[in-house]
Amino acid sequence: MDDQPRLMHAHAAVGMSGHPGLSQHIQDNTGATDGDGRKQDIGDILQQIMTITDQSLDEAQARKHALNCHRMKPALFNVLCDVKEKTVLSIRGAQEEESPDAQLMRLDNMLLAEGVSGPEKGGGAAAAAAAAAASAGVGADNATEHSDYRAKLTQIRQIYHTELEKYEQACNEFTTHVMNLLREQSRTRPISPKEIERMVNIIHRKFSSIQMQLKQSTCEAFMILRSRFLDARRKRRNFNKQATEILNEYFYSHLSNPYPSEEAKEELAKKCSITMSQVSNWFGNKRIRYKKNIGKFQEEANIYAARTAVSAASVSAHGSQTNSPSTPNSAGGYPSPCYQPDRRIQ
DNA sequence: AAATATGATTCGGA
DNA sequence: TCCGAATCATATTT
Repeated sequence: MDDQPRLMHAHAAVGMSGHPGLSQHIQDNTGATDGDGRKQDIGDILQQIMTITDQSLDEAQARKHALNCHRMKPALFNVLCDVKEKTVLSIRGAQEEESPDAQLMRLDNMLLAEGVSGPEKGGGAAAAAAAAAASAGVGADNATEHSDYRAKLTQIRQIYHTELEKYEQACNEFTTHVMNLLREQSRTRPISPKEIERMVNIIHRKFSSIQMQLKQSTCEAFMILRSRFLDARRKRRNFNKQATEILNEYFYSHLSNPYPSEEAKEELAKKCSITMSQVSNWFGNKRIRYKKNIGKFQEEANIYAARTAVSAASVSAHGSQTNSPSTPNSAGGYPSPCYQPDRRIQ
């Protein structure tokens, strides 16, 4: 393989002198029909080939030219190709591997699904997530994060595409180069078009395995990005003051049984512009932390107790007095905000 | 920078 | 499936 450039250059001079491509020789094999002098001819040609190395380069070129012009050359070429096909190529013929293809498909599908590859702009999943979050909550609050996420996603996508393009270009360049080389050489060596095709396939396989690595690492990068994005702990935001107030109000006014029902959770979630599971988390955290250190929460408890007392008073002043279901025990709970461990927390 | 607060996750139990 | 408990990872305060 390493002496190919030399061969090619050496041959270029001959090739330039108006020889048609080899394939043409093969196709119109008009000179190979007469059979009697054939063996003799072939013997001659072989003899000439064997002695060609003894001659000077110029002489060799001349010989080569003469050989190429010989009427039996196409036939000989075919024979040599056949022999080569039977001996060498058949050995490494039937080892096709299909599993990388399947894996490549998987990676492709994933990249497509995640909006990394495929149609540009606003990759599906990301866009949907962003839209959902935007409509669900405080837009400006997490808009920066989403744009950050989007920016990183586009960055990954960009790198992926440029790399992919680079690989493709390199692959094409290399393939055409090799093909030209082989075509050139096929004038002097028994290289059939089939073999060239095979070589091209081999090259493509190699490059596609490189491509697969690229796709794999892109997938990995994307997974990391997404896990970062989805792991809420990494980007925890405190609830806004209003939401915290609403939650605390409910908590302290239901201190004897701070377990909001499904409906109550739903309503709280709506009021606070957070999800229901966030409400559940909040109450879970609140209960355990309150229980752990009641003293620390006394002040807070008193504040909210007083507040609900006021609101209850104003309600009763209005006259309705529907034995408010939201103030079981906390109306005056002062020094120890009468949190009764009777229910659950203990 | 250290301490504390806080939202989320994980895990075992009922 | 929900809860308490422990823990994580970040946010905020000191």
